Amino acid sequence: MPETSDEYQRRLKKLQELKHKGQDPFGYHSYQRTHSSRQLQENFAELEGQAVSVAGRLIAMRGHGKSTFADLQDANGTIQIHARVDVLGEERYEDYCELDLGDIVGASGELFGTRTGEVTIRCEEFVLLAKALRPLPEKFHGLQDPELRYRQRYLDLLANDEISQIFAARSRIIKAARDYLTEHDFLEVETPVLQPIYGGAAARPFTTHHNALDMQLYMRIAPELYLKRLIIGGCERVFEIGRVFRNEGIDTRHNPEFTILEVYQAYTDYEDMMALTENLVATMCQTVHGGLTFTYQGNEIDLSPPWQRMPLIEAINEYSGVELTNLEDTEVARRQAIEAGLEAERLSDQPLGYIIEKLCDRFVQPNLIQPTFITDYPVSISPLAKRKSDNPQLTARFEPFIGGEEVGNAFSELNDPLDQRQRFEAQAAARAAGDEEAHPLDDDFVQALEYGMPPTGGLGLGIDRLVMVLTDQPNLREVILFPLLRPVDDQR
RNA sequence: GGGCCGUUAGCUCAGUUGGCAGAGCAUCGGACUUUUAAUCCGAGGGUCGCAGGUUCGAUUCCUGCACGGCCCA
Repeated sequence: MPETSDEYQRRLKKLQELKHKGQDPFGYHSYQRTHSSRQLQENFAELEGQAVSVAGRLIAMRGHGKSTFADLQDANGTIQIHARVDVLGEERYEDYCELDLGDIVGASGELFGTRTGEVTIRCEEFVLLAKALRPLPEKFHGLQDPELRYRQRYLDLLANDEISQIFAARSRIIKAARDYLTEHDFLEVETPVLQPIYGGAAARPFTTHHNALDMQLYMRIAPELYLKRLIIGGCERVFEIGRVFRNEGIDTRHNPEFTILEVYQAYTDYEDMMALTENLVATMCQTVHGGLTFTYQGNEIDLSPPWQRMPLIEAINEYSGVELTNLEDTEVARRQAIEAGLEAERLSDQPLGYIIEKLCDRFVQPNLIQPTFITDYPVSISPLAKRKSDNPQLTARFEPFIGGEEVGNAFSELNDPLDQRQRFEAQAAARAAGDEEAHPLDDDFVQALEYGMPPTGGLGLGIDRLVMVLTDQPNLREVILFPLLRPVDDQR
């Protein structure tokens, strides 16, 4: 709404008149509340007849001449306020009637129940704690426009009750994971977000610059390489929950910054990480659903362990019919993928690993509704994972899928510094061939490995994706408070 | 990157086969001392996303652009 609108100007005038009268609503620094609206609603039997005070946003007014009902909204609910001219007096009652929807108000008085049973405060005193100059979205339909919901999330939270429930669930899910890990003797750590060399995932980074050191820095795409340095340092069990940044497209499953949980445990392998994944996700689910079953986009999902396991090559064979027997013959794989239905032009000049990932994305992933570990990814697309002892072309790696969504990545960590260097060199070659997501060589990390890293299992979980699945949201933006959108000028 | 769809009052949405722009809520004025999507009477509020084109006339048709949504890649 433009500031020239009648409504804005009318409210601005009210504010100025209040200031003239020495009642600047923005002059208050605090307000003493005795109860929240929820406490009043839940404990009415004990509190009836007591003097109470509340504060919140005025979201509805129903005037009846010499008395007025209003609804005040605070963090966890609403409470009705009843103002009467014979209680407040003529002057204060008129002031009360001048309040606008959206104003932040403190009110106090005796708690009573109306004849319809509504818990209500008889308004004996009230104070305007902040003036709302702009009107709120309509109360009945809420705020529907997805663009406005994301751009002005505060209005979404005010107008749509269920939104705050999603973010409360998100908070509980993260707390559940953190509690589980700390109770199992994992050390929570924080590693650099600004990194001179990025790594730990196949992604393009955001680049920035440090002025004093006059050096290029990258926003991390993963904390992995630092957490493994801590394993080398003897920490044995570490985890980090933090934001990572990937300079790629935005869609229903991707936001340029998202929250990752990474866990590393010395003397374990990827099978131990499967068990840890089952336990962690079960704990998260318990805190939201009170059990291990829930619905995601119409599908009943059961997280009871053990989850199904399926080697990637077998899964591709089962769901696409493509039989990848020779993991070195890219041409055969490309021809088979095209026959299976992948677009030929997308696969030309692409390495085998890319073709395998596309086959999985297209044919396998949509079928993985019940929790499933896809295992044994090729070495070429797993530069930080340990080779399988029985097949050096494959790695001891898995990705967990739930509800058709990829929610993580884990493996037995590669701890052979000589092999790691070769893998980095293969990545450098891929980069030279045009793969912008290939890992840069991290000499410092290889040097760390040369001091000896115990065999270690590592796990990364995408928190946003998990929250999306566990709260039955169809879109990642529904579980990120402020998703990235293009800025827009005020023309609209 | 491609396809489809959307953008009309503060919000939620109608609508115009091209001819003065509509509703509900919100707002303003009036009535009303137990309402709760309060009710009743009356009123105001619009660059119809932006820019071009076609036309006597465009919010409507065409083109481009912006932002967003869904699907595909």
